[in-house]
Amino acid sequence: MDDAALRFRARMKPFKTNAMKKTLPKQRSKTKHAKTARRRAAAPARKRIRLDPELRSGQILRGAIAFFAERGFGGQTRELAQQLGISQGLLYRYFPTKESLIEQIYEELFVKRFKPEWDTLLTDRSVPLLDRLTDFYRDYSEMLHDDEWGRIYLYSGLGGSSIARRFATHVTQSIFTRVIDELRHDCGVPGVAGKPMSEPEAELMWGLHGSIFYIGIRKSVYRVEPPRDIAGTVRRMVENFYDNGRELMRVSAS
Amino acid sequence: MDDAALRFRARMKPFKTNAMKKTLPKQRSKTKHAKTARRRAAAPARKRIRLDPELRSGQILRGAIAFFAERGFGGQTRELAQQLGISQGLLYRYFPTKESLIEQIYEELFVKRFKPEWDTLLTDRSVPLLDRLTDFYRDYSEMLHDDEWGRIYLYSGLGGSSIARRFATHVTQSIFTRVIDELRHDCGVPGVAGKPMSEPEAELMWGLHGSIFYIGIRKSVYRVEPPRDIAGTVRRMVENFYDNGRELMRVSAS
DNA sequence: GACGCTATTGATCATTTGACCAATAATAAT
DNA sequence: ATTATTATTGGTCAAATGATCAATAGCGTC
Repeated sequence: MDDAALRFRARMKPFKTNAMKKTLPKQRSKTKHAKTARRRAAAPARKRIRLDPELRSGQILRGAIAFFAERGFGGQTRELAQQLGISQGLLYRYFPTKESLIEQIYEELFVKRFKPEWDTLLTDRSVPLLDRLTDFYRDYSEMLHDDEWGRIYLYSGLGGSSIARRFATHVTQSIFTRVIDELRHDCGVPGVAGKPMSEPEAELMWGLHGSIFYIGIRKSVYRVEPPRDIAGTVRRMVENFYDNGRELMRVSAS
Repeated sequence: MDDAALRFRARMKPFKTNAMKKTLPKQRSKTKHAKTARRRAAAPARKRIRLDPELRSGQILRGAIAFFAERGFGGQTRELAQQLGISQGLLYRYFPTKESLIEQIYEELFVKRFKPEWDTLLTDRSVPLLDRLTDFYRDYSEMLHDDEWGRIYLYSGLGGSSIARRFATHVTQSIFTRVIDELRHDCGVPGVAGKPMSEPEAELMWGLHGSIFYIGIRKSVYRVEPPRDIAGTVRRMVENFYDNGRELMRVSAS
């Protein structure tokens, strides 16, 4: 028992040192009494702002997206709370765990931001295909090139989140199939219903998506100067894709 | 003082519970005596393997690359040590801090794996340009598509490491300039010495790199089926790039 | 203006985690 | 064999980190 007591004493002493390294955490007396007065003297005494729960949870979610996009999901709840100007404990009133907060972020970014109208936009054959493609990718790339979206998409993928994988495959199946079908129709070739998408066709699509998304990676991850004219660059990429695609159709037909 | 003692006791009890959750850490008696026999009985009693420091540090570095590529740099040193089959403390004999270990990883991946001969390969005008480009990108993409390389490149970039940024800009300046210069020469247009690389030219290069790297991202990050024929896909991307590039030169000239 | 509801806070807990160190055991030298 | 050297280990510390909770104070209601 005395050996344990020794360890205890040894442990207690540096605790003070530890605390002093941070931003004046408390400096409190041993007794629990007179704590209010003491606390007000030592701490900055945050002004308490009472918000409607709806507003507060939205504020936290938005703040968390910005915070985790910057720091990764290893970012600490204390720092997030500080950045939001609220206490750390409050986070747990709106989100039972850090993990659940992250789940909400996924929902917000990867589910809610996927627009179903993209599909109808791509299939409106009253508009020339190249125009449809240009319009679609202009809008789509706005999402891809958003700093927060891109970084969290990468963090979630690296972390092995199933939703990132699901998003990636879903995009493949829905958009890729649609575009190739339209491209084939544009070239007078039978659609994907008859002959499924070939690997070169799929890779042509991946190539376009990769080059467009990479603009975002460059900008949001490696902080390398993006093109001054992003829209123009995307347009040119789509045009190249269109040319290469028509050429591929011609070659594949023979 | 008694209040402190209380806290101590309260603190001590769960320690045992905690320990039990892990893989049988110790279960040791209060006295320091008879520890060897006790320890051998309780713990798996790791067989001590003594290695040449050169070998050991290399083993640790290689293991750390695999480990952090999978887990990200938030991965814990204890788990890394376990995966290596060594004690956690040993890591600190070879690398003073976790941070320094990570620095070594950067050195290994982003400095040592950059091949200077790539430049000479690209400029050998006795070989047709398209062949040079195909050869270069076949070799270069081998690095880009390596699971560990790609994931750590992304993690380091997201983490804001300066070396990731430096690597990205260095690639731009050295490879991009070289390729565009060769492409211009191939089209009978004045080189980059006279007229610097234009934004469309740079973006054409970024597009190629993006689409090639994205194959790796797809494979290593999102675990989406990569093309069965990666080399062929890369070749096709280079061919498309070459065609689009020549077209761009033709248009730019007018 | 007192009251009640509940959003908010600061303190605290249990555990995790990077780092450190004294003791130990391979291996080489004698 | 004995000894010297040092690679290796288990244990430990200080700090950090997700989570919990009793106390508190902002805001609407009467």
